[in-house]
Amino acid sequence: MVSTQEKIEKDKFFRDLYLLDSLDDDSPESEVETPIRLAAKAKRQPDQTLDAVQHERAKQITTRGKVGERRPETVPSTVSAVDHTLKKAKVPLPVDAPKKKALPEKRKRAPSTDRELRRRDSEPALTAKSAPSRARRLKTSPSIVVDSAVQTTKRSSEKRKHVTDLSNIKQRKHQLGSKKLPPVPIGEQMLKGLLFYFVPNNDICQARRFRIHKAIQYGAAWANEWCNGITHIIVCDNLDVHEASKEFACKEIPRGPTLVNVNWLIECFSRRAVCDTHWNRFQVSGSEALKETNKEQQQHQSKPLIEHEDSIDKHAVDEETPEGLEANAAECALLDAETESEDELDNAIRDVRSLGSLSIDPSFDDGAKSPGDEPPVDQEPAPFHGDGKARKENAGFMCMEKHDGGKGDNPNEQTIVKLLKMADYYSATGDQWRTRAYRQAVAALRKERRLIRTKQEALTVRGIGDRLAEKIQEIVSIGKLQRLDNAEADPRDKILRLFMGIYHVGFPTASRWIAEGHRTLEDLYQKADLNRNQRIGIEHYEDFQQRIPRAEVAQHAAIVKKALRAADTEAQMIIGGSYRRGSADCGDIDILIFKKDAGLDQIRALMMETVIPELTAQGFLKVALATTHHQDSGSKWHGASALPGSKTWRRLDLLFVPWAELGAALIYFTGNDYFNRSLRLHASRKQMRLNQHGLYADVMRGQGRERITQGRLLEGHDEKRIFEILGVTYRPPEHRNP
DNA sequence: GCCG
DNA sequence: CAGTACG
DNA sequence: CGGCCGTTACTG
Repeated sequence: MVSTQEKIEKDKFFRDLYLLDSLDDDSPESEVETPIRLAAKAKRQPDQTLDAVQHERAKQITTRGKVGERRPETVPSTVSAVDHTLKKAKVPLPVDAPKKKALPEKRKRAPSTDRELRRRDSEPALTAKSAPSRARRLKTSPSIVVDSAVQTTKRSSEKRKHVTDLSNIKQRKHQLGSKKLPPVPIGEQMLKGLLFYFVPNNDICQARRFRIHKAIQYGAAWANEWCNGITHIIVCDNLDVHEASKEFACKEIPRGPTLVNVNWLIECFSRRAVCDTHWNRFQVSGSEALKETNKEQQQHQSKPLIEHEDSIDKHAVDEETPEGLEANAAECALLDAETESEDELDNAIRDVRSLGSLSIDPSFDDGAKSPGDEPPVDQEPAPFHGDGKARKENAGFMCMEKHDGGKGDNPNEQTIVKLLKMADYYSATGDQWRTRAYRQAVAALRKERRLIRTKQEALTVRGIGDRLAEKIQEIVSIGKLQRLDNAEADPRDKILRLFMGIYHVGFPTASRWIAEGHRTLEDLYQKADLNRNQRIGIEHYEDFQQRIPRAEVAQHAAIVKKALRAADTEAQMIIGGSYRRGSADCGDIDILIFKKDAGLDQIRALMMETVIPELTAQGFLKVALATTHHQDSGSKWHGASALPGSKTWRRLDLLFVPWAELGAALIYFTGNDYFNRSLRLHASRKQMRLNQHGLYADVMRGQGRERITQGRLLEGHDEKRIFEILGVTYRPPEHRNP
């Protein structure tokens, strides 16, 4: 009840916000915009523009018609004045609002300390025509239109249905290829010549279908039935040897072909190369039992980032791994090596040439898959799953568990996708806590191997409470979530997301702008008062919104590396962020800069006085967005870079790291964010604190959480030691993807 | 949103 | 200081 | 009901 009321209140708040502010904003500017120009734009602007801009989160707007039918009521006269004004500005009011005249005070209160300006759920508050028509008008500047390939996606549930055999797959491949998948260049058909047999050998499961499809894209062939010439038997569903053998007529797994689990295929995709099949993590459980020894160690060290086999060996030599990190030295070496040396640079360049234009994994975004987020985990070889007791101990600390983002056949995939969309929606709503809850619920679901059907089943999962349980049941039973449909059809969110997509624009600013009557990026650019960063953010909206192919990240890094080495032959760097976690594409480029035994001052001086000026002069660095201005403080440089000859700016973050803090900095800069938060929360529960500088103990906190004592530094340099002290099993970067 |  | 950003 | 990462770092 309370919550309902609360929602109503919020709702009211929002309506009032729009209405009142629109009134307030009844300034001349509202009418400045020439209708003619706008009209013209509206015409040539497909109404997908907005979607395009938010490609990542917004998915397609499913049912507008439905929403459209509501609230045909006429707007109160008080509003019509506003409406009129806005119409002149070609900016329809995003409100229905029978009760416009509402509390201005509430406006200040509702956002509260926490800017938790969440809006009520439903409230389709739009008139039938306003939604679509507005969407059309809400066009942004032409430059913002995202290539259609990105947004076409989704809507694959139907297509999938037809993918039942090779020919159909080919057909679909063709369809998709023509529509959204840039054909994989011949040179990139890394799986060419391979013939796969899956266990089970069908594409009933969504995830498996997806992989089969993808494997074919990369040149592999799928054997519908057992035949000669099969090169690999790929076991899915985390079946063990025994279970897998049942799938064969002879009840025995044929000897010839290489036997691997599906993780191998997944990694081939993400590495864009045929991975060595001998690693333990690729073995089908049961077969690996034989060589049980050293399993743990191998698990970690056997996860080198096999980007391109040929580059690994060559560059491991040029390693400059800090001695303090022997534990994962190999890994660091490889990571570092990836950007090392001229050879590597060449490789990077070559890779970019061949891969650069290939939008990475468009299929990942395909329908049931979630945007940007990795598909559900399915099969952890981990045996400790069913009991739910082990989890109890570390309740809520996902940092305790392995999350490799395994692209598994998770029965809850459909649910996960919907919930993720909801999370995105709430994120664009400014409600960080709800967003967090949804994401954590998804993380929990990803670890479930059984399909969660009912509310009761859902409730047994930690991280899922009453409300989410109901939603899950709704999703499973009727295949959709009404709330989500409503949300996605809400134009206010579209604008909100659009604005929040600008660099250095958060929810408060975006809301304010909307309240001020701005509806397009052009509005903002011309009329809103923007700071420097925001202006740049708008100018390069599309650039910054785009994902960066892994290979290009390496190339940017290679350029930085070169300049860095030129300035100081002993300086080192590691690419962090999602790159270090093994992603096929990244949102930005994160690089840690450090040097053996060097302090922050030394690193900063080196970078700020030599490297960055050099790279800027070179034309590689385009602009600094957030970086220290004082010569004697600061630890980072945020800005943008572009490859020679490329017009696309990429967000580049450099972190200056003192030698003593390398481990903590690595953890921080590797992420992902939820992993870090989980780790930090875990630390605080153990009377410690973790930040990018180190792990501290004996933290005394006064009233509130005010910290009295700095605490004593426990560890800062050794990444693995930090895990150890925290009592968390070390997890390589690839497994930090909650 | 969930959890204690 | 609030806002934004970083993982 | 309050906490949910960081006394994180940078901007204006």
